[in-house]
Amino acid sequence: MSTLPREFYLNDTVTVARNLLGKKITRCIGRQKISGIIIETEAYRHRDDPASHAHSRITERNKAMFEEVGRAYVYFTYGMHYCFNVVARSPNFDAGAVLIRAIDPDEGIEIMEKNRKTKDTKRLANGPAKLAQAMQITKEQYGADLTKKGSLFISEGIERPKVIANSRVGIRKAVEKKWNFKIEI
DNA sequence: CCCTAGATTTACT
DNA sequence: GTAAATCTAGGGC
Repeated sequence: MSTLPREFYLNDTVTVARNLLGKKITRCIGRQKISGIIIETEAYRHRDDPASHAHSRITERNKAMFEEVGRAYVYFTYGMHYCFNVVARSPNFDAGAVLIRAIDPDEGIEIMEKNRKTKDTKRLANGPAKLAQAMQITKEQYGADLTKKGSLFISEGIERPKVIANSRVGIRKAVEKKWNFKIEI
């Protein structure tokens, strides 16, 4: 299974968020392999999006959102959680990223159970911080190239069922934008 | 099922 | 100083 090409991410962030549903994320740690199908995403853009980390200006934390598309933007929040994003934007935007909010676990479920200290498969990776913990994604993956088969990459997955659009979760600004996307497997 | 409180660090005002 | 793209445990229904 080949990875998604760089051009896949060089599109409107909202479009890429929809297109990422059903794709497969793989994380390789030594000989261990963890993977899952993306089932929930959210788009965060630039000046037109008050809820985005990139809304005001470039900083040490958000700089990945301004750099090469198809790379990882990982941030730390609430004093204890990492969240994983994919840098994506149309050519006429300066910044943008897609937050991966949930996956349907595929390979390496036992490893994820260990990482998450639970055997409840439904709750293994059904939230952005849970997913990062299950897949062992931390600041070390900041800027990782997801178009190459390294320790973290994204490839074709399943046929995408009907997409459900909603307001984004956990934000107070720009609540009217329906940039949260989900599929039901 | 629903709700609320508390954890705990960073980054920006 | 304080809000933050969150989660879990504990209580109630």
